[in-house]
Amino acid sequence: MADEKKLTPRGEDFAAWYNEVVLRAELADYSPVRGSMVIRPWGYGIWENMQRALDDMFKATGHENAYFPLLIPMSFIEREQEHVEGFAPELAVVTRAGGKELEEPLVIRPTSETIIYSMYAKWVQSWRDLPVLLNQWANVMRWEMRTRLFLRTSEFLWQEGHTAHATGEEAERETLLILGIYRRFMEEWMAMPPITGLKSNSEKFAGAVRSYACEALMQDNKALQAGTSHFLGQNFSRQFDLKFQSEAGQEEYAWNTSWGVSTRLVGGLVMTHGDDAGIVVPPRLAPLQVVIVPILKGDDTAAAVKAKAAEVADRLRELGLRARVDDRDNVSPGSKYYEWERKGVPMRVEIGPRDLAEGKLALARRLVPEGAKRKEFVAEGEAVAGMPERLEAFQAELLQAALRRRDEHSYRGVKSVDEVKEILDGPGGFVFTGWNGDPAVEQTMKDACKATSRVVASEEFRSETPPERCVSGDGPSQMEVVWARAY
RNA sequence: CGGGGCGUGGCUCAGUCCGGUAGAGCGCUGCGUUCGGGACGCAGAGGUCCCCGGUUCGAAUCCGGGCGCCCCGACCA
Repeated sequence: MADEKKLTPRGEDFAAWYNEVVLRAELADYSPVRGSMVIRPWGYGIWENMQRALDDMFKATGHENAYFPLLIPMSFIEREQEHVEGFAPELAVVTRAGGKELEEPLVIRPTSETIIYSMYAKWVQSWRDLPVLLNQWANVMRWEMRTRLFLRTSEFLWQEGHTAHATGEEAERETLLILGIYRRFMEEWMAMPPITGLKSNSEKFAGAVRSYACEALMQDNKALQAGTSHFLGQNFSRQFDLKFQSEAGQEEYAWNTSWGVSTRLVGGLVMTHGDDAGIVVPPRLAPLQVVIVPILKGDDTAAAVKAKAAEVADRLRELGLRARVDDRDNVSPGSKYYEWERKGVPMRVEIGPRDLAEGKLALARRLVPEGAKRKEFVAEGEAVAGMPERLEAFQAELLQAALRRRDEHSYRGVKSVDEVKEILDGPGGFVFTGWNGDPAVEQTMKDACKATSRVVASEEFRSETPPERCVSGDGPSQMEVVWARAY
């Protein structure tokens, strides 16, 4: 960095920008163990707000929280063939404890299907015990070769929902219900509009029958898998003997789903809204929505300014907002502006002697609309009373901007691998094409374009005119698939 | 695992080629003056120069070995 105070601009080096902004906005820091990270209060505060919103949505749809243990017997993981093959390279295993070699190695959970369905097998006897709708907030570990803060770390935080149902249809409905919840959360809370769809066989969860995903487009026009919801069929039920007696008296295997989002979402948030000044946190997720900076002159106005700042903060809190006065006296106001902008606080209020005299407050939004002034001077009463609406308007604008960017970088009616390559080597984005369903086409795309199939688009994301031919030129299209370079 | 780079104060780094009192900027502490977009003055704290061994009167610097981290590639539910 030529200037230590400035971040590397996004356009110059997006990856460098991302790392700097995560560190300098104090979202996270590297830990002594390679590939793991410390989530600092500002980053954790964002995660807590995400958790609260998602948890409310899960509860509203009948789910309950529980907690299953960190350590899983190795033999459990090995029970489901595809599952073990998918996870084997990433497992961290405890072989020694209490000063002795363990008789059976214990896996630090990379995900909890095996332990959870083994327990469900104990708890479920009858169709009357179904459905089981549980979620857990937990940490998981997947040993990664190359890591990036929030986006890919060996240990991360997430929620994993695991349900058991009497019928496949019901389980499939659950899978899609959760996919919808994820999508709604990403739009309404994160202002990060994903496209949704079905994962190809090569991209699906190891052990699932079908995986659905939310894929969001980052500002560098790479895709981020932001949430997944899996229809597991009876794969795990069969391996863990999760059976129930049906209404008709038949013994049947239960049908399962599992679904999760992780702290990766924080990384997605950064790459969706951040700019060269720092991150931008949508108001609904911001740990601090309004920061108040008093401008203190070395005269007799100082006390009055401080009192007004405290009063405004109180009144904003009475409106249910998260507001705070930054009353540090060893940092100049300008320095505070930069700091809170870097951290993405949606709204800043400045109060100085001049404002006090005029009965006004200076409002500075984290991002200002095209052509608008950086600061707005508003009568105090109106500024306070109108703050919730201003924040909601900001939230809505962030979503609109992200939607616009996503749609501007969605390329439809693309007919050849060469064309896909041209787009991805150029502007980048989501490329919609026809596909015959052959995995060989995915390999071709990977070799030629460094792109993977992100999803087979859900109905509402499909093009008005369905593609006729597969992008490979080989046969008619069976489905419309979205390609992108991905995180 | 292959290729490249780097380990010096909290951070970013200079010094290493050519051995001779360990430095700068930022940050930090105290006091004072400041405060409407990254303040200033004065005083101060802070270092096993990644580790082990060797050469030398003397090693951050030279030699040997080891460890760690970062980047690129491969891999990636």
